[in-house]
Amino acid sequence: MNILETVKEGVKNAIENLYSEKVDASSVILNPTRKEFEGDYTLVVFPYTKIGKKSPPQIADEIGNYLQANVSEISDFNVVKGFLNFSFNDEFWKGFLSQNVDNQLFGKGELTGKKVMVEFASPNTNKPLHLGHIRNILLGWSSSKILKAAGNEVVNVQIINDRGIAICKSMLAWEKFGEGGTPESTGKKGDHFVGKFYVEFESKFKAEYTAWQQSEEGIEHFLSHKKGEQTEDEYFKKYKQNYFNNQSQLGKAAKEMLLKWEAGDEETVALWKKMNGWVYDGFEVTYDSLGVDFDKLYYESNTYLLGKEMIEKGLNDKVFFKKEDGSVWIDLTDAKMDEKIVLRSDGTSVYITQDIGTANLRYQDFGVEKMVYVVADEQDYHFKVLFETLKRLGEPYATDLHHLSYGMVDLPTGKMKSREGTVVDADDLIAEVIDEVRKNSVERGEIEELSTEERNEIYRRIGLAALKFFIIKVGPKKRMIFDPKESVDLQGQTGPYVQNAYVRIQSILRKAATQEIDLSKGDNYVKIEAQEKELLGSLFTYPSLVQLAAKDLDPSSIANFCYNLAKDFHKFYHDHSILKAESEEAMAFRIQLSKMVATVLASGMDLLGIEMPERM
RNA sequence: GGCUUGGUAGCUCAACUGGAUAGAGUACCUGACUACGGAUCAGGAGGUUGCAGGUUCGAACCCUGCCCAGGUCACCA
Repeated sequence: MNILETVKEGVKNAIENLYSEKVDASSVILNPTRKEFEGDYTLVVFPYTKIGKKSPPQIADEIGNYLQANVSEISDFNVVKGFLNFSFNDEFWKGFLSQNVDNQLFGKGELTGKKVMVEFASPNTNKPLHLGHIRNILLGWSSSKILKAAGNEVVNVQIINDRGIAICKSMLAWEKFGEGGTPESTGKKGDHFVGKFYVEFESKFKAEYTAWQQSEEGIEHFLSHKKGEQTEDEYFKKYKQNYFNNQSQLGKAAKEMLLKWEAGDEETVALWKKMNGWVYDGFEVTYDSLGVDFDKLYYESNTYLLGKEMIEKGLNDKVFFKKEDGSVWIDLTDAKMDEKIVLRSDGTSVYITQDIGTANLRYQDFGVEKMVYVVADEQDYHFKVLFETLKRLGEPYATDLHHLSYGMVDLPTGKMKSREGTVVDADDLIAEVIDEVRKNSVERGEIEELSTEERNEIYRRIGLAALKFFIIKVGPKKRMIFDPKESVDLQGQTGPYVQNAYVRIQSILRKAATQEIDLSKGDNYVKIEAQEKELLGSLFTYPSLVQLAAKDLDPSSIANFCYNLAKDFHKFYHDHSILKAESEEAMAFRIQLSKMVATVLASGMDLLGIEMPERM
């Protein structure tokens, strides 16, 4: 049994013995003692004042005495107001360390036998990945790692939006202005190459629209359609979509292309395949540099017709109802949502139809019992509706559906807008942060004797650590402001700071390996010091933190843990000598302690998708 | 307007899910190595946790009302 369980059981027994009242051991709450007080864990006794009918300090004292007498690991306690702080003895902590120091699986949960799917990334194929995708990908990837560490079997998937009007715009622009160029012939990365044509289409469309606005026809249109005091700018901004759909030559051409694609026109489909292929090649490079991969890709071109049969079945089961015009709806008003259409009056699918079908398909493919969708918070309502609908359809996985909703990424200058060219490109950003590390490292001159290849690998790891940590340390739900200048910071609360703690330890361990040191002497170390205890206490909480992070789908808690552990180590390292410790026992103990800190740091950072360098 | 998410030091973020004197980083001052790596450590200054009530031994956290910001309320995806 876990020591904390033992203590809780002890508290339960104490209350039974002292006050003849029954409490549930699982209801007992223990918190790590705050740094400014003496002790390892704290029991807040206020909840028991009613049961004990005595003052809080009296009760704390009585429970403390009982625990000290009956739980052998507890060596000491003190009472501050209603707070009972108790300490475990050194034997317990030394045992904890020696048992786990070489356990590479420390922190990993027992296998649950549960299969979980995580969907993330899910880009459109008309333009390259940007900063928003990076947040999505990092959240998805680390959630997946955390779920796996918590003992689940995990399947990573994404759904690629490879169809629709957007890609047709790129295709059309390439046909018109591409002059037969390819990524190879131009030396451009595939997704950027295709994205360029998307932008070109948009700018040509804008030119066409502006010209129309200034034409006699446009002016007349404005005068006869404007509402009230509406200015030209306001009116034409709103009318843009209408113009695209009904009047634009370019819009007409793009829509014709979409119709041809839907009809399966050979030439169109071939072009579509070719251009999407370029994009996928480009995406692959970006995923690779971020260090992520997927078990299966779903394509909307294959799934967009799914779900209709389930609507039929749901109609029979009265989950859905049909309106007079033939459209099919679900009524969620009793769940405080609205009615929602699931099938158009002409019998075709809408967005949610496809998602219903895809969820079912994934269940058939993998038998997953739990699904996590990593999607921006603008789709919160959509997923509420989707999950409720799947529940009512009686889908077997419907009780364990989660939307990992995250806030948008803003720049210090405001929102990212592709139209205004303020989007931060993923590939550029990665290259930039690595380059910054390179410059910094050259100045430092610490690793110049290594080969170019080795150095580049180190730069890559540090740069990505800086970028990833910077993004992951913020709680997912929070809308975050991304300052490119701060993202390349290598000091303070950063990925490289954590890496540096690890590197320092590796350096010590390398040096220690050249000496003959009897590590077993650490067991005879006499008095564990406060800072050592703090490190042990943090290490001790790691496994439960992994479980909590998995339950809450919150990688930021792991990032903050890693930072705090690294911080405690840096301080310990500064204040205590390890290889020149005052005794052989102290040296052996501290080497073991440092080693375990390094292992846990590497493990925690791995859950964030961050690799550790051995030197830096 | 309904629903929803957020509002904490100048700035970027924490706070173990209701616990002790609300913590870090950054920016600004000041200090610390003839080394187990200074990508480090220590100190100073910086707060009415958006506002007002309430609940209780105790509230940044729960309840009510209001203010500010984002999102969403399509037979778009």
